[in-house]
Order: sequence, then structure tokens, then C-alpha cells
Amino acid sequence: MSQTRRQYPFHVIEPKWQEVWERQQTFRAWNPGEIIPAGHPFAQRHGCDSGALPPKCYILDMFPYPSGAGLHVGHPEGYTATDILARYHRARGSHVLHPMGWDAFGLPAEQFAVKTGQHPRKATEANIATFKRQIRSLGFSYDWTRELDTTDPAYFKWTQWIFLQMYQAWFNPDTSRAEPIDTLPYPSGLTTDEERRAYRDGRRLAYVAEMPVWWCEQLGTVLANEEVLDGKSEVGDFPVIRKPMRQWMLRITAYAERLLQDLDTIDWSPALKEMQRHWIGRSEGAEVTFAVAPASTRPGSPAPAITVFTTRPDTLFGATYMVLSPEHPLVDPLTTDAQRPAVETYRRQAATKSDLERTELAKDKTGVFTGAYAVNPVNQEPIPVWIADYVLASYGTGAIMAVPAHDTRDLEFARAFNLPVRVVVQAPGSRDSIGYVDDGVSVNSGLITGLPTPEAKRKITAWLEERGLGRRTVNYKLRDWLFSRQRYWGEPFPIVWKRDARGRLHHEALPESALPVLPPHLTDYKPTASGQPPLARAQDWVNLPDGAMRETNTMPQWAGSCWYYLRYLDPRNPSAFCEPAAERYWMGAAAAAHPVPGERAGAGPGFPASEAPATRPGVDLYVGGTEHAVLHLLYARFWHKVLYDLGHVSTPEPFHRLVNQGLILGEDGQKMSKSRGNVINPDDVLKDYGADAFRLYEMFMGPLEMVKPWNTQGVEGVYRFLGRVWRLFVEDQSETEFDQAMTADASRARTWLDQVRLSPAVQDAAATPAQLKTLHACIRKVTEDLDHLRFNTAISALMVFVNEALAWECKPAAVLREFLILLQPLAPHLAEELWSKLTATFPTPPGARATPAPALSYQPWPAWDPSLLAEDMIEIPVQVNGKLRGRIRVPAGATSAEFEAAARACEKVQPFLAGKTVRKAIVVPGKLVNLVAV
RNA sequence: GCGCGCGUGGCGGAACGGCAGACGCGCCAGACUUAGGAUCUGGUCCCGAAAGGGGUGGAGGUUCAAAUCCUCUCGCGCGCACCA
Repeated sequence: MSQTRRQYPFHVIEPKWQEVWERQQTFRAWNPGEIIPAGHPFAQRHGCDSGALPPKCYILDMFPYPSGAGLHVGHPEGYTATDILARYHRARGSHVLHPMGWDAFGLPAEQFAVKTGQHPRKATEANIATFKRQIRSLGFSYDWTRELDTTDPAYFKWTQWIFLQMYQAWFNPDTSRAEPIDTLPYPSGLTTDEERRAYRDGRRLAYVAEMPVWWCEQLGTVLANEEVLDGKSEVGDFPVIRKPMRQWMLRITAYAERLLQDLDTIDWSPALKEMQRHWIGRSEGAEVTFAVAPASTRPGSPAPAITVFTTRPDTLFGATYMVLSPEHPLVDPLTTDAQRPAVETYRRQAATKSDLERTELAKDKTGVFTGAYAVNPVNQEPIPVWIADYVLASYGTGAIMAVPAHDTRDLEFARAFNLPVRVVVQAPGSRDSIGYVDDGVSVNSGLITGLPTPEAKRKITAWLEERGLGRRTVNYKLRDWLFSRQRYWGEPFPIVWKRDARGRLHHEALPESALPVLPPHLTDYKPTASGQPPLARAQDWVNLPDGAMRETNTMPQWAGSCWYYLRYLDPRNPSAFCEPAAERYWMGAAAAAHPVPGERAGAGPGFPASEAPATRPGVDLYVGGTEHAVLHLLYARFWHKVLYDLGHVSTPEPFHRLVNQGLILGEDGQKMSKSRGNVINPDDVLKDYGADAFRLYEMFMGPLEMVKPWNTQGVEGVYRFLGRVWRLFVEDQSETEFDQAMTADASRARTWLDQVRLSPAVQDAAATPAQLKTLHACIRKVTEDLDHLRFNTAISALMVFVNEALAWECKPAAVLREFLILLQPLAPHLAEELWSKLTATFPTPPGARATPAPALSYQPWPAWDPSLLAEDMIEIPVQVNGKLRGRIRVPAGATSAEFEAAARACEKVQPFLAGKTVRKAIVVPGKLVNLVAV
């Protein structure tokens, strides 16, 4: 490919403009109060007063983890989409914030460190350098002055600071908000400081708990539920086991309801919202307390009771046994001596079972009878208590009442162990009531017999509540977030451990002045022999002079990405995570105070009022892969809400609009992977076709959100298009001279490029109506398509324009000028080069609007003029009985009757009307005529 | 199993319920050329000489009119997966 002649000298053009943008800081965004230099193109368009900034538009990419493998063609897909929109909105007059950074803490760099002893920072820096070079070579309009790195102490100082905000807060259930921990009321019984501390520490948003966690021996760390797939670690695919450990947790469950409710306020795809809803997993039901039968109670000990959660309290009369999860605390006290050996064996097996084994065994229910009986509160019937691993310790109360007639799992279990099945819900029609799990009518159920399920639920719950036997409850699948990792390459906790007078350990927050807490220097990054995290190796770091010991866990990789979008707003601020004025401006809370400038609000003919950009609360557009549909996006929303409650941010949601780009598959239609050998390296594509072609192709492949295969021949297609654009503007002869000069002396490429002349067909001439129509149709299509993220059809519209314009004898400079403004967001390098040539010859073409700024990136987006698009005569199809039979040409303003008359008169239509009566004529003015004839 | 999404030429994909296949790839023919894997021109859903007929995974339905809306069904993809 590199042998053949280039379509146009992108290899000279692209570095040239990237340098210009860098030197000029063209895409720098300005904070309120910042001094804007008069010479900057932003100032030339909007003025220098940063107290009166135009409306903001925050366009954000999910920042990458800079891996050693370098950029993948999937990364630039989203980045190109956001860059096009950033450039488009800049042209439309918005003040665009479009930043990039690095999510650089993480396991690969640490594992490399464990192997080589090299500090992870070194690998991280090298990877960032590669990523940055690759991303820059694509010509994205990022404001690089806001670049972030989550591993930079100046950044993670504030990650630690936010952790402290959570540590120093509790969730007030009365207000449903986080509040400072000083406002926590204490129960009257707590008198000593120790008691109050224990109470307080148990209510913080960041708390410590002994939790059964997934421990991964190979990685030497615990993992969150979400990081474990089928009993293997998501990273590395190593086996994991269940193990109780002391861990930091974040109380995300307190926000379950708000995380769910507020989904309704944001503009995300329904599929994505659905995934979050499922993850949160709200279900309404009741907790019901079953007394343990006196015979099963140990003499002398208080009578225990088993509380279960059920979404079907109406089936209480059908409960024929109960099941505790193997880990349930009542298993031990309830188990009879006769059953104890069997129960113990079963519990041991359940503890060592991996998730994979549990899943595989899902079809065959297992369990053991404890020997104990509980009493059904509605009918005093004694029912046996079993343990089984199909009941999860972590959901609800860890215990269930089993209603085999109306629950599939209970039915399987009952059949496996020959337990009774009692129908209490009558299925509608002739359906079998056994195994019927949907709503029906209660039967054999005492006071609720005869009631439809919803009413039965209400009545029985009220009955239970009156007697103190149960209460209405809402349960969530969402679990608290396991927030500590036994790793080196992560943020240390700003926490120390101290002993009280009785020698008991407790934790305390370090003061803000101690931030950032830097990790110690190590030579060995492995966990210690005793299973302690690697930080424990640095004893002089761990042990402080006052006898306190530092926390040796680190935060998970998710931490840094939970708030990076806020740091971009004020990335170098040493005294706050973000200055409030900047936060209000960029997150849109202050939007109402800024009137929309006339140029945009005016909504000229080509900008219908509904299209006038409205400032949105939060990030205007966030683009990234679906792999973050739940975790990152839920965690970030959670942190944002905490910061909102504590008054640090002004919007309840961080990301107003979110779009997932679709996966790019290999040329074979398979997922790209090294083992398949179908990985496309962006560097190779750039070398052969240039950045503009690469960008254009990624967008031309199909709708952004769709999964689509790569096709290198497709790249050639858009590359040829860019070649046609080039030839539309330049003179052939001077291009040949350029090639010859390059062969002779490639070192003077920029000079030769400057000598390429504009085609003589480009003239200072008035555009013909046909040319204007071509232009304005293009303006309209590109504008509407970009507004709806339809990049592929926008590109197609540009192609249509170029195909027509190539045929023009005379190419009016004013028309080409507008075309370049449309091209700029998509193929910015080529557009800039041609713009510089065009404006050098035609500084202000007749009929063009005045140019307030010389930089193409700040040229106002053109509006289309509908009057130029209007046709005098239109051609529309004529159908007979819904089938296309002919076409008629009629004046655009014709009446329905005229349309109909013309249709009946149409020669091609006549034969199909012969011998028939037109019963009805459907006339869609300007669209079509359909004659219904019998 | 449950939930969500998607099925249109040889391929990627277009198409406010109103001309199916825009645009691009590929392919065919031609022009310019020492040459063409550059460029330009024309053609390209299927059957048919034409008139015409058929056609958006399949089967029904709503409608004057369905790729588009509804029901069922098949296939593919993604997510969740004993959540009581």
C-alpha cells in the first residue's frame, strides 16, 4: 500500500496542523475568572471576558487504562465521535470542554513490577507516553492542559480526600441523604467513648467489616463480586476462593433507591438503564418472623426466631418447610445433635464450593435437615428447617420460607427431598396450580382465601404487621461495595489504626493536611508471606512515631475513575478538588444565568427553535464502552451523590447523556484478539491512510452504537473520498510538481506543500442556484445528522456534495468555504490545509459572512436557507392500490385536487385505471398520490 | 431460564408508516495510459427480450399504503443468572 501514490499528502498535512493546534492551544477551554488572551481564537469569537462565557458543552470520553499493548481500534471509535461533536459544538458557539486523561492504577503494571522488581510507575509512564502519542496522532481537539493521571499524587490526594468525606459521613434514613458524622444521634444506652465509637464506626459511609470475600491466591488480593466471573478472576482468569477478611466497605446500598429513581432523570439508553435497574434489583415484599418450635429450642437459651424475606406473603399458608443459607448464624444453635454431623459436612462443602461449582450444580438441589422445626405464624403449623446452598446468605435475611407449589426452586427442592407441596394460589383457567408462580387467586389460605394476589399480599401483610409478626420491606440485590485491595499500585487509605486503653484496635482518619498519603518505596511488590498486603513490607512507613499503624490496604482501580470528570473542571487546583465556580459553570448549575448568544438563540432559518442547544446539567455527553454499564457508572453516580449531599457538587447526577459505542470486530467478523491474529493496529492504518481517513472510516462503518466488523477496503473508500476533496481544491499541475519536489527533497515538505496552488476553477464567482442548493442540502443534512450522532450519513452527505461539486466548471469560493466548515469536525487536518489555501487567495469571498476568527475551528457553523432548497416543480410517485405505477411533475405549491388530477392524467397510470372506478384518492401533498381503484 | 437489542443486495449500511437498497466497498464494461493495484465515465437486488412480476429471516394482522406498527415464530448478539 505504501508503494502506491498517496491520494493526497496527509503525511505532511497532518503533523503540520497538529503542531499548529498545539502551539496555539487552539482547543483550550477557559474557566470562569481565567484570563483569556486576546489573540486566542476563542477570544476572537467570544471576547476575552471569562466572566461572560458562552454556554458550556462538556463532552467526555471514558478515559483509558494505558496498557502496554497500546491503542486499539476500539478506543478511537468513541474518541472520534466525541471529537467530531466537540468540534461541531465549538463551531455552533458552545464553550466546549473536551479533556483526556489516564486511569493508570491497575493490576497489569503491578504484576509486571512483581515479576521484574521495576517500580510500576516506570511501566505506567511508558504506557502513558505511547497512548498519548497515538491519541495525539489522530488530531483530537482535547484541551491537553487538563490532562489527568490518576496515579499522580496531586490527583489521588483528592481521591483520598473524597474517601475521607465518606468516612466522615453517615446516611440519615430520615432525610435519605449523607450527613456529616457529627450529626449522628446516639442511642441513649451508649455511655462510654468506646461504645459510641463502635456505634459511629458502624454507621459511616466508609466502614470496616469482616466479610466473606473472594480471595485470589495468584493475584494476592481480594476481589469484588463484580471482578469474579464464573469462579475465576476477571483479570488473569485465576481461581478464587471464599474467605472471611477484614475489609473496607462503602455503603452504596444506602443509595440504592436514589440510584434507581434518578435513572428517570437522565438520558441514557433504555438497555443501559435496565442493566442498572437489574443490578440494583429492587423488590418489594415482607419480612415474616417464624418462631422456632419449643421442642427445637435449647433449654435455658432465649427462644430464637427465624426472619425470612418474601415477595409473596400471600403464599404463607403454602409454606411447608424453611431453608437457611449454610452460613446463617442460627444454623448452629438450631441443629440437633443427631443432625449435626450431616449439617457440618454440608456447611464445609458449601464453603469450599466455587461459584462455578454452585452454578453447575444449580439444577440439582442439595440440602440437609437441621432437625429443628419452626412455627408458621399464620396457622401455628410446625414445619421443618433445612439448610441448602440455593439460599444465599447475602440476600434478604439469608433465610426463606419455602412454598414449593408456587416457586420453581422450592418445588425442585421439595421433589428432591420428598417434602409436601400445598397449593395456595389458584392458577387462572385450566392451568396447573402446582408450579404456578404468577398472580392468581388465594385458596386454602384462611383470611385471604378468595382474594386476588395483590390484595392478598396487602391484607396478609397488614395482618402480620398488626401482630408484630412481620412488616412490609423493600430489598435490593445491590451489595455494599468492597473497597479495599491487597495491592501496591493503588491509592493508600488516609487511615491509621490505634489501640484504645483496653488494647483494642480502632481506625482513625488522617487529617486533610496529611494528604496525599504516598505509597512507600518498595523493592518487592509481592504480598508478605503472612498474606499481608505488600505495603506491610514497609515497616517504617506503616509504624508512625505515635505508635499508630497505617492501613496497608489500597483502594480498587475504580476509585480514581469515580470522580475524574470533576477534576478535569479544575485540574491543577492545589487547594480543592475543584473550585465551586468552575464546578457550577461546567456542570451546568449556573447555566440559567448565561443567556444564549444571539447567534445561536436567533435560530436562523436553518436552526429550528427546537434545535437551539440547551445547556444540560452534568456532563452533556459521555461516550464509552458497554463494559462499564454497571460498575463504573454506578460507582461514579454513587460518589457523585455523596458529594452532592455534602454540598461539594451542584447536580445530583454526573452524566446527563450517555452513549455506548459498539464493539469493532476483526475483518473476519470475530472479536479482535491476539490469538485470532485479527487485531488491527491503528498505527498501521494511520501510516497508510492518515488520521483523517481513519477517523472518517471509523464513523462511516455504521451507527456508533452498533457492533460492526472492520474492513480495510472500506478505509480505502473514505481515503479516496478525501483524495477527491483534495482534487476539488488543488490544481493538478502543482500537485505533480509537489510530488516531484518531494522525491527530490522530502525534508522541505512543508515548503512544497505551501506551493501547491488552488485550482483555477475555484473562483470569486456568484454561486448558481443549483450550486447553492447542493450546498444547503449538505448543510442541512450534516447539521441534522450530527445533532443525532448519525456520523455515517453525515459523511455520506459530504460525499454527495463532493461528487456534484467535482463536475462544476466554476467552483465558487464562497461555496467551498462553507463546505470546509462542514468537513472540519470530521476530517480536521485536510479541512485546515484547504482552508488556509482558500482563505489565502479569497480572504472574504463575496456573499460570505464576516469572519470574526481566522481559525477554522472557531468559524461559525453555517445555517441552511430553506428557501434555497425549495423546488418550483416536484416529482412525486403515483400509486394505484398501493403499487407504484408512475411519476408526475407538479408545481410544489399545488393543491390536493391538482395532485389528484395530475395523477389521474398520468400516462403510465392510465392502463391501471382502465375499467375501474377510483373510490378514493390519498394525496399526501408533496409526497405521493395513491389512487384506490376497484 | 429471564431481560434487552438486532435480522434489508456479494459486503458495511440508507430509508418522518409514503419511490426499498442513499453513500461506500466489491464486481462488470469503457476511457486515459508503456503499465495500472492511480484517476475518470457508465453499469450493478432477482426473474423477464419487453410489458410486467417478485423482493427487507419466516407466518399472520392493522392500514389506502408496512423494512418501519401489532401478534406468533426462527436465527444471531449482549446482559443477568438459584436474588425468594
